[in-house]
Amino acid sequence: MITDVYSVTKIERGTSVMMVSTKGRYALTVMVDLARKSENGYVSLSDIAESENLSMKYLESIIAILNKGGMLKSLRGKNGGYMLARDPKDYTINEILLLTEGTLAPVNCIMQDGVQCDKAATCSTLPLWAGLDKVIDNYLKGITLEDIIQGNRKKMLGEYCESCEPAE
Amino acid sequence: MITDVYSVTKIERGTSVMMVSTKGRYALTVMVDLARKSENGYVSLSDIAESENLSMKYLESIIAILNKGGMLKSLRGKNGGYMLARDPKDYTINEILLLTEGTLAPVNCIMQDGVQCDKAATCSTLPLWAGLDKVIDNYLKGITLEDIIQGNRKKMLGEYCESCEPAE
DNA sequence: ACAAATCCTACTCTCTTGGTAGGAATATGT
DNA sequence: ACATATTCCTACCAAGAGAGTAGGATTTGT
Repeated sequence: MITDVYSVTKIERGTSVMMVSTKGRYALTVMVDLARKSENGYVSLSDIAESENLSMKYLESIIAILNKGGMLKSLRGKNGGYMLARDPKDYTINEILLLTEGTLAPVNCIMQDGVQCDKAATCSTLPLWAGLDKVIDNYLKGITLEDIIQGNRKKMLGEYCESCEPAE
Repeated sequence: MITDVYSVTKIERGTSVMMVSTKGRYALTVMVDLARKSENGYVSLSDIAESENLSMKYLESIIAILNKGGMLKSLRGKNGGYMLARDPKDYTINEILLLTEGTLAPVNCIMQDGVQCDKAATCSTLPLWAGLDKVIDNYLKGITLEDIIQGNRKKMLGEYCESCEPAE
């Protein structure tokens, strides 16, 4: 009488695969906003929150990540704020999301630094996940902040862009 | 003195973007297992759980989804079990994951049935998410269950497949 | 009848997400 | 010097989903 023989001991935790949460999405929004405004000097948190209509306090925690990750320059005190550390074209979307999300792998059997699973050698679905991961990675590495502020739909939507003239 | 003026009322819930959780991953594993064994007739849950070393009870809930979604045929009682309803080549990975995960969109501002966000018209990051969604969708629709059981690395890994002979 | 299966409903537990609160440190204009 | 505007930092909290369990009812083959 086998009932719970197959019970699994190690419980996989929820961090299975969050791909892009509000954190990453807001982070990107912030970066875009800063890319547009950085020329005029430092931009304050309240300014960004107002433009994007997001909670200041929550945004603060997200900007902190970006800032610590070296994506921004900051200045305290009156007239202080944040600005991009580099040129918009030198940020890939991949690195922005990677910083805020931790990982973008579609499943937790794929880590940034390769594969981490003891069944990897015999796992027949692994190539699928690896392939998916590559496809995502590749796409996000190919788009920069500049592409977004320029509204480069062709690059972002590719063949799916209906407003773009057809490629030859 | 503005402090919480920018507070956001509607709180976005965690369902932001789960991409592929254990549910979807196990579901795929089950489908692969069945694809391999279905020729011999119905395969029992305990058989699958044993082969794949997963909890029977949890697997049960996942198979229920697959079954209700019309992906499987089932037979109760002794010698009963499950088998694929169709030929392995007639299942795309996309539909399997869609059934179990609900959505595969990388962000919750993209829904299956198009876009659902009031800021969509002015949102500069939307094309990015839409493009990412398309890329993922496209990839997963291009792979079938058969590809997995055949170990078609070339199709799954594409240019990233190191063991494949280089494409001309 | 009995055993081996699927089916069904409900429950639990833990972690992450999505925030909030309050204050300390710092820079600027007057 | 001082008030003010800003970043920085450390906690804290509520809700919900993910991951899995429990227990039984029903069905079928022998």
